[in-house]
Amino acid sequence: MREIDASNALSDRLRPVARTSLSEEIIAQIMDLIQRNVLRPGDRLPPERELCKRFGVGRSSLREALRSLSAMGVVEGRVGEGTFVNDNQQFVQKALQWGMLLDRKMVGDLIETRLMLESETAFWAAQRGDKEDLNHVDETLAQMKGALDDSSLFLEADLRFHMAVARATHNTLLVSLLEATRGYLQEWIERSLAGEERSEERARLSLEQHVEIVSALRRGDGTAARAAMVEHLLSSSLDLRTHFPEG
Amino acid sequence: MREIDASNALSDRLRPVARTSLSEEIIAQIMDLIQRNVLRPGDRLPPERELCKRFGVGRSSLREALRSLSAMGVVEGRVGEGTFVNDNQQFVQKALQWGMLLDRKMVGDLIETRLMLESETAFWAAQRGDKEDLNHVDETLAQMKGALDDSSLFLEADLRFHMAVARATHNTLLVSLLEATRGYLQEWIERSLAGEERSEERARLSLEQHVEIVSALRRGDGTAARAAMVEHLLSSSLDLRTHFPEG
DNA sequence: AAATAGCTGATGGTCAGACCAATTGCAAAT
DNA sequence: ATTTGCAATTGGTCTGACCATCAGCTATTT
Repeated sequence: MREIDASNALSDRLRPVARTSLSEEIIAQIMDLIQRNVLRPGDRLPPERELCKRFGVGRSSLREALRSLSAMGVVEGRVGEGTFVNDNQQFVQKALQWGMLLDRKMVGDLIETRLMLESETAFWAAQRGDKEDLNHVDETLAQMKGALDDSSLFLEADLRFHMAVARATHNTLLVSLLEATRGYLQEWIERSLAGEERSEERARLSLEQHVEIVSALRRGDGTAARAAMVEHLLSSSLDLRTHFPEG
Repeated sequence: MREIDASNALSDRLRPVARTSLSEEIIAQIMDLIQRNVLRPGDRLPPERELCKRFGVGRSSLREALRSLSAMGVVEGRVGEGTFVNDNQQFVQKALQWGMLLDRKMVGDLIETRLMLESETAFWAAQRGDKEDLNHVDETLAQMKGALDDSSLFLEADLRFHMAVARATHNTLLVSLLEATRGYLQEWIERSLAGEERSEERARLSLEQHVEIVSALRRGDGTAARAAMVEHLLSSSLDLRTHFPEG
């Protein structure tokens, strides 16, 4: 009898057959529907019991699929109402959120990675941002100016500023990554800076730096925008490190 | 009778009660165990039927939790064997994988984002990489040299090179992100370059560029490393774009 | 007429028990 | 010593049931 062993060339072509579970199949199908815009954000899925018939599976398998999608933030189930497709696709967010929970050291890595991403973000925003994008950035700048005396509000506007810049790159992945990182850091930043003296002074300095960034963006000067962003991030992270000596 | 309406100060303190499902509770608990290193990668969880008793829940709830963790890549169930904690924490990978499935445009964004990340990666690898890290990089370089005539093998070694550089930064988040992006692009790159003429010539050029990067890393010259990496990535992505005109 | 209370059906969340298929480990047979 | 075959374990799936919640309708009260 002809044997098939490791030395046989055939064995290299013998890949393990794809043994995908029912739930994974269902996940893929629903994902596909969302991708092709058949299911749009806010839409309600058919009731579970009906989906069971349509997919030809038991309720367990279907629910395991829906639960997975729910854990990833794709859909959301509401008792008595139904299951709905979420508006914001927050995969990356969710993933980082869980990952962060797993690995505390990641906070340091996060700050560092954000610096990398945001500096280049500024560059591309200057290159690609259109008038509307820049107007949005300006709006957030105005919000910051109006919140100089409220550090919490100021930080929120600050966050919106950076997000507006990210959106100006027209790179959705970048936006997701920054939302994830900054969103996670936000709470921690707020706590670190609470009850801080000279908060208004610091806000004023921060505002100046943001103005500098916007100016570079308006000129379409990517290099200057990047430099201004780096300076801003370094200065503010330095501010944070004084509260978090282990960095 | 005293009413409670919107104008009552009390109403501000009435927050919606947290209604977390059983599976989410279980997910959080297992995540916590992994985070605290009680459950280590490769470990086998107790059988489902036993976990049910321990958690005091039905099997549905438990399985929905495990399925979610499985979809996120935290654990992996094998019929007849058990459920195991995955070695590599591939949250980001999985997330991007799903996200990519949702948004085809993301491929372009991915290439762009990778450029941002990898250029800075080279910089930090030069700054922080120790001797051992650089030796690993050298190993992959040798593998590339030995695979000049096999484009598939060459690409694999190429991937390992970039990962080794990433690990030299000692930033785990960065490693995850690059693994996710590059891993996803790999298959597509391979397809694009298959049956290409002058593949050996291109490999030789690519190798030169990699040598340049290593040289800068060895000198600890972050700026030069970044520059070399950018040149390499731009040149190779240009190569790709000829196969993918819509970029 | 308007506001309120109560009912009903639909729906997601959970449970219990059953069966299937894959895997492992051991014992029997060769 | 190797192979074969059986039994137990385990994840995967199905079914039917019950609960809590919510939306919408109806009947009651004001």
